[in-house]
Amino acid sequence: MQDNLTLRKWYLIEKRMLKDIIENNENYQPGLSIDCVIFGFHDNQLKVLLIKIPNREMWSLPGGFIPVDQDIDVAAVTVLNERTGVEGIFLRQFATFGKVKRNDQHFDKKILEYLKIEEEKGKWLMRRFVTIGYYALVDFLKTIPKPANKDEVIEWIDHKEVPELILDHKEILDKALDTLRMELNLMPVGYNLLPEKFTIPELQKLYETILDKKLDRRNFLRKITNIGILTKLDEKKSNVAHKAPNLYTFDKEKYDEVLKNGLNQGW
Amino acid sequence: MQDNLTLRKWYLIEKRMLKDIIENNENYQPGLSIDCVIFGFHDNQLKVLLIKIPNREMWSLPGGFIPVDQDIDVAAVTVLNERTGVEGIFLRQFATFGKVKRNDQHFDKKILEYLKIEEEKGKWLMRRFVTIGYYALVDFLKTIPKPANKDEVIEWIDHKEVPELILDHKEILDKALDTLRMELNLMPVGYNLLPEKFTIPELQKLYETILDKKLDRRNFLRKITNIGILTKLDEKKSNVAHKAPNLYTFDKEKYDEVLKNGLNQGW
DNA sequence: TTATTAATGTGTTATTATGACGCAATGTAC
DNA sequence: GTACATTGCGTCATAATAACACATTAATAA
Repeated sequence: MQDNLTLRKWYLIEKRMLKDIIENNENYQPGLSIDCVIFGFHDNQLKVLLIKIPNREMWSLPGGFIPVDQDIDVAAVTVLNERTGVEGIFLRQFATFGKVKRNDQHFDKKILEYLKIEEEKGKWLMRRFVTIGYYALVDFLKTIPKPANKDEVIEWIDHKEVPELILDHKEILDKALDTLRMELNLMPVGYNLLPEKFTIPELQKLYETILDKKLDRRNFLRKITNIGILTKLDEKKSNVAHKAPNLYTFDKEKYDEVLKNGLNQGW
Repeated sequence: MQDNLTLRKWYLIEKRMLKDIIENNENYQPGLSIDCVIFGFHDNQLKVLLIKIPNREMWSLPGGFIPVDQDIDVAAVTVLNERTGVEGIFLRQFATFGKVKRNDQHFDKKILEYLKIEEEKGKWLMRRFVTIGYYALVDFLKTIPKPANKDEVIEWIDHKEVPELILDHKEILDKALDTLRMELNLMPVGYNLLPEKFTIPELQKLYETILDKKLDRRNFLRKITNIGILTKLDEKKSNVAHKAPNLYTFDKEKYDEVLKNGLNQGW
């Protein structure tokens, strides 16, 4: 357990970069970090992009620090790109986490020794950190994570089988999923999570997976088509068991319009 | 204009306290602040609690800094209490603002001289700040703001007549209102904003004011009563022009239940 | 080859929610 | 009393929702 504490915020960043940041810490916002929750969808599973801490059984969200001359929204994109190679996606800020307890106060000198950083400079990392959470929905197939170095392991992990995460990352992930579930009622979802051509049952599985509940096939079809964001193709999915389902695409123009105006305005 | 820049983050806090914080800045989270958007309702107007910068025509949201040993949610409550005397209210975090441009980089030495703070220590305030936004709905009549000292002016201001605010506070206020409008579709609102006993037209005015649009009287009544959070009293409002409207109270138990479960779950 | 099976596609019905109104009742001002 | 603004209660057509029936399709097992 002490070993886990030892690592503290090391997870945040690749070793070489971490050393660099600590030694030039005047260029970064102190005590403030960013963590990203990246959702993908594959094999009827909602996946989350996680980074494994070298040689440990602990995983973490991809995160990093904020250059003093970068907007936080920009920094979030930068951070994600540096950690995972993922680029060009829209990150949405959903919450900021700032419990005192989320920081354990036992950052070990061993790490600083290992990184050959003098204690004075290492203090930068030892202080209390507040973290800003961002999430995104990405195309699983187009998003191939690239580890920053050979020691790092980045993987898509089924959100139902997420292993133990460091610090409060589980809480951050859960909050991101809660936010996503809320958004589902306010805007269409799927454009980034499904391939170009998809079937209604696939789209329904996505909704069911996110909401973690079963929906009625027929009612779902009616509701989703009534939104007017789908284009039915004259093409069926091939190589499937049973009846071949029809293929659809999103009508991007209408999709964006609904994204902008929202689904149901309530009052 | 230069004069406004001069003030920079002074607004955040009362003069004596500011000096105290700067001189003991190791006890505060650097580069991170909290700003509160406090909504009240009175005279059919949505009011916002604002603080006037001494001798200036610039106003600001009540804000402050985060002690390193306080959770941010706790710090928000503390900050609000210190600035306004308001206590015991539920603050909801809604967004974090971190554009680089939100900080002007011209904090003037004059302020530091005025506060008799050495330049080295004053640098703490000169760095880039990210701010976490919180908002709350409070009972206008029970919430009487108390300035921290005689130089400070704190006032309830109609949100339609908000004057120029410092930095990006207008943006923060707008975002808070947007969030409130969203929440209106997800949960009941009014418990903290209306007096113990109120009329349906009053409640409707509240909704109309927040949403900034007219609602149909009759449909509103039906919809709001169907939620099941209102108790009709055997009592009418007195001293009113025209027909005396009936009085209602919130059924707190059911209100809280709906708060917890949400209004309409969509899918 | 045919029957079976497990999906998909399409439709029906009852119920409920919504939006747009009509009209009587009430209390104040004149 | 009369005019008037506002409240209380109700109607009606339409839309949205939930629950369910049945035909269609394509792979597979007999």
